[in-house]
Amino acid sequence: MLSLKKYLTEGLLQFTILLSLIGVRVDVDTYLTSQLPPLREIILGPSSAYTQTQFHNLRNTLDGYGIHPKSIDLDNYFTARRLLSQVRALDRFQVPTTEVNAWLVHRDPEGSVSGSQPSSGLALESSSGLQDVTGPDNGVRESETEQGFSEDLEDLGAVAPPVSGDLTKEDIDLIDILWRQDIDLGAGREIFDYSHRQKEQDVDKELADGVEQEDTWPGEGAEVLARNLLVDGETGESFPAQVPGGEDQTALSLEECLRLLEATCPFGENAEFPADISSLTEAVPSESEPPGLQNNLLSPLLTGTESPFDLEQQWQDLMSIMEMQAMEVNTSSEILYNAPPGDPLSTNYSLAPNTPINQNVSLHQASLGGCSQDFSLFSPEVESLPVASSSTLLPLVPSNSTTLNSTFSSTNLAGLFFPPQLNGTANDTAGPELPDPLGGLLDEAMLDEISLMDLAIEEGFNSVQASQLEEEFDSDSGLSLDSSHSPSSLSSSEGSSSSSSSSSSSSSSSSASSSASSSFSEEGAVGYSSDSETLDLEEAEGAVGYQPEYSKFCRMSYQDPSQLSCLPYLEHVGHNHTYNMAPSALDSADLPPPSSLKKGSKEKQADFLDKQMSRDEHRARAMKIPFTNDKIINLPVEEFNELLSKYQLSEAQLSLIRDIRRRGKNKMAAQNCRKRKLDTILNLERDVEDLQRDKARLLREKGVPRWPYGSRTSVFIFNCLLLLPPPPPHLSGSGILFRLTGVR
DNA sequence: GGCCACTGTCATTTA
DNA sequence: AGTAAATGACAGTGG
Repeated sequence: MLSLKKYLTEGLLQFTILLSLIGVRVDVDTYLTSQLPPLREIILGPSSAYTQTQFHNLRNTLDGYGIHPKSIDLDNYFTARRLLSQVRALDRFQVPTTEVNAWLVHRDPEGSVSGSQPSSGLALESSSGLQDVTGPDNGVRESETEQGFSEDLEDLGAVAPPVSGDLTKEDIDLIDILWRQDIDLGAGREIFDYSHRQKEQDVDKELADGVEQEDTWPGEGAEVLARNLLVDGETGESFPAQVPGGEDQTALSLEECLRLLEATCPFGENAEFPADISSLTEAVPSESEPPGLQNNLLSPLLTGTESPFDLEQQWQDLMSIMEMQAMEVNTSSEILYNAPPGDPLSTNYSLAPNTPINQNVSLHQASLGGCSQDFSLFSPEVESLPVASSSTLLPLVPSNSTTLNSTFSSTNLAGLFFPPQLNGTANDTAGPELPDPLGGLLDEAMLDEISLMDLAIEEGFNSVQASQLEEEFDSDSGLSLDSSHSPSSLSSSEGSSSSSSSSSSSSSSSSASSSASSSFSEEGAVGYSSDSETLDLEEAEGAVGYQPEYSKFCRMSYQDPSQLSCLPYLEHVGHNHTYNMAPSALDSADLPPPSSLKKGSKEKQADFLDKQMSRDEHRARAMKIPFTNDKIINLPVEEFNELLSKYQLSEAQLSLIRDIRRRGKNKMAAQNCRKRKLDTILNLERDVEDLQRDKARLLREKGVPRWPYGSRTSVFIFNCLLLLPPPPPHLSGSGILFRLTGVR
């Protein structure tokens, strides 16, 4: 069980340190609203904020779920308070060396980490401990903090080894342990995976229900979590009642989140983020905001008019947006790489398709690479710059952080927020093989569902290319049934003289080997190649060789193989639609009988082909019909009658021939009918998708206001969103799109 | 043996 | 009226 003390100690302490280092003044009280998730909840754990904004986070990284009020360790708590007092001393820059080294690696080249925000500073203090944050009386110290911090940082070149000050060895050890936990554990997914942690613990039976609920989706609404919030008697702090997470993991999670915040909050001189976070919320357009009730940080991501309680509906809408085919998703994901550079959002948050989840995002690395340099990308200058030109602003590994390089592994939070093209050139050809920086935030299913193509299409994606891709994928389906695409639809192929050799190589070779089909192919036959005639089936007196299925599916596979040739990934696709003809039969039809073939094998082959014949063919052969079923079926009426007149046929033969003709035509008609049905279904499906796309576009245009703030603020809020729990399973997959939609 | 997809066939309607 | 096409329904077949 987590102890509240440790929770507060490790979580709030680090966050406080973080903010103090950043120079951001945080007036937490302003966020303690009843409706909106307060900042402290973001810091401390779940509340209504979590449920209202249902984003994927770092697997409940910031879960206060691990805290149980009955498990408070008072000793640790007092230790926490003592440490907090040390936090207050941070503005005097007395921070343990290890901490500062880890957090302050990169600085904004323009030296705008915090010095340009004179009003920004950390006000996270409380006489009682942690929860009370007073605002006005901290201004002096804030300025001191930020100035000294900024200057020192600049002098130190992004590494600011502070003086350990008067911290006791125990404190230093504690802090060091915290860091080592992060580092040693590698911030692996299991650390942040709530379910994983849950397995490692003996959860109270009484809490089991709540735990399970949270496991699926931590709270469906504000009320759900509100019920789970308890108030600490001493501090008055609200905290979750459930304690599913281990204390170490919670500490790490908080630490990760705090570092994430830190990494995204350089707040340079041009940073749009208000110095006082409360001012941010005030600046956020909120039409329905009642007096005294402030929006939370996340509210700007929502529509200005919608309350956070409409999030469920928003998720539903988003899900409707995302019900796209995987094909489209792939296309869209690819498109995003080509997003116009003018859109920092789509540029920065574009996703590589098919990227596996990377939950193992080490925020140490974020601190290293993503602190200020990386996030200078989001400075206003960079926003206006093309993506390619921003590459120089993204040195992922600071040159003077070798000591940290040894600690931090390959993945970098900078990469988390910056697609590959941002780290180098604006690679328009960035394909799925590129590492997905944001993939770590996404489920694969999410990637499948995200209809980012909507954005891309609206922003200049070539619709022709899209349609082309669609067609290509369609062709791969083996049944490209859209008759409009078919150059040789059955109706037209009726008059086609060479339809029997239309598509597949096997069919062409087969028809070439067919001497019978050539005779009436000029007469409008649809290509019933009588393979049997080339296979020494003289005993079948002409009424054999009817291979309707073969020719039929050859015609149905109207796709031009050359179309596939332009798609390397489809080259291997062999379109053999002669599936109702045994491959061996095709082979036997294509290849001349081997000389070594004996009489027995020949008879075998004849028997096999005999089995391949249709019933009408058998009947025709039995009735000794002097011409093939192909002719019977496909000849025009006049020619058919003329043909009948040439022979002296019995009444039974004539009846059979007419039946064969009728059935044969009906069979083709049935095939056409089914094909049309399928076409209709596919077209309807496509229409539905189009409508969904339109709906998504309209929703974006209507419901999501343009983000009025700068990219740095967006990044900050974006990262705050990362701290939120994932959406419920039935809404899984919409988180990142929502971010993309909201944070522009 | 049941299920399912595919196919052929029949009956009927429509052009 | 004859023909072809379309289509629903049913049955056979094979996986």
